[in-house]
Amino acid sequence: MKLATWNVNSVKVRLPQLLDWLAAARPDVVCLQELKAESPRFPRTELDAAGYGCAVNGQKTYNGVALLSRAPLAEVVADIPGFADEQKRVIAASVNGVRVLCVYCPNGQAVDSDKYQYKLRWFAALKDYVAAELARHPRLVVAGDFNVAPEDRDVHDPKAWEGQVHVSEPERAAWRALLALGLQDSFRLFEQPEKTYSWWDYRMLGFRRNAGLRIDHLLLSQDLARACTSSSVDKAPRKLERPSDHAPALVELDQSMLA
DNA sequence: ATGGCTACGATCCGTAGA
Repeated sequence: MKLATWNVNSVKVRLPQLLDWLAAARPDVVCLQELKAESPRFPRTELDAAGYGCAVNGQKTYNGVALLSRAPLAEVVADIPGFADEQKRVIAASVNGVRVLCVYCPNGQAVDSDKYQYKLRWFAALKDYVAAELARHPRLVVAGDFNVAPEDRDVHDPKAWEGQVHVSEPERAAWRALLALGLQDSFRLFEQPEKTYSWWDYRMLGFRRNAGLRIDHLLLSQDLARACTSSSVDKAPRKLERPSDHAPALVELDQSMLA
């Protein structure tokens, strides 16, 4: 079972690249973020033709998340239950006995901003939600754009980023609190190339200089971590004309080890 | 030099992303 997460930065603009990438990578489940489209505008027909069913939590202009799956999506839940929020950042569903939470965590803008306070409140609500989901579903994936670079090795220039949004200590503490519930950062289960990132600034030749951050993650419950055989970032879509600023991240799970 | 792109929805600039 191959699971992926990709912040596409407009599903409308990126649809041709998304379809090409699905055909090339052939993931079983995909978490999408930053659709920037309302649910009725989501390209269900094209994705259905590509062999994917969809669960969509869309929003005009900003945010918006979706789950794609080759197998049926069951028990679809949008948003964080009990957390009042206008912003469409979460959708969850079950696929073949695996619970998948697709998340688009807030950016936070700047550490002295209201949006940063919202980011920390949002992470606290996510933690409670994940704790409840983990109690119900021992096979749990939490995947998406977390907007947190967990460690300095996930940052191209830690000195330049020190104390900034995405790497500040309260954000990293929120990240660690999530993991402390019993989740593993799948990427760190394996030897990885140094300076692997998942996002590069459109400006300043960010991608060409590999001036990036690793902020897109797939977190696995213990049961799933035991069955995980690989975790990687696919930089190929970031090299295309008119790319998303994020690259897809992926994991592979060995079905036989999930028995 | 705190900018530099990109997407969006509104106009011909502002907001947001990270």
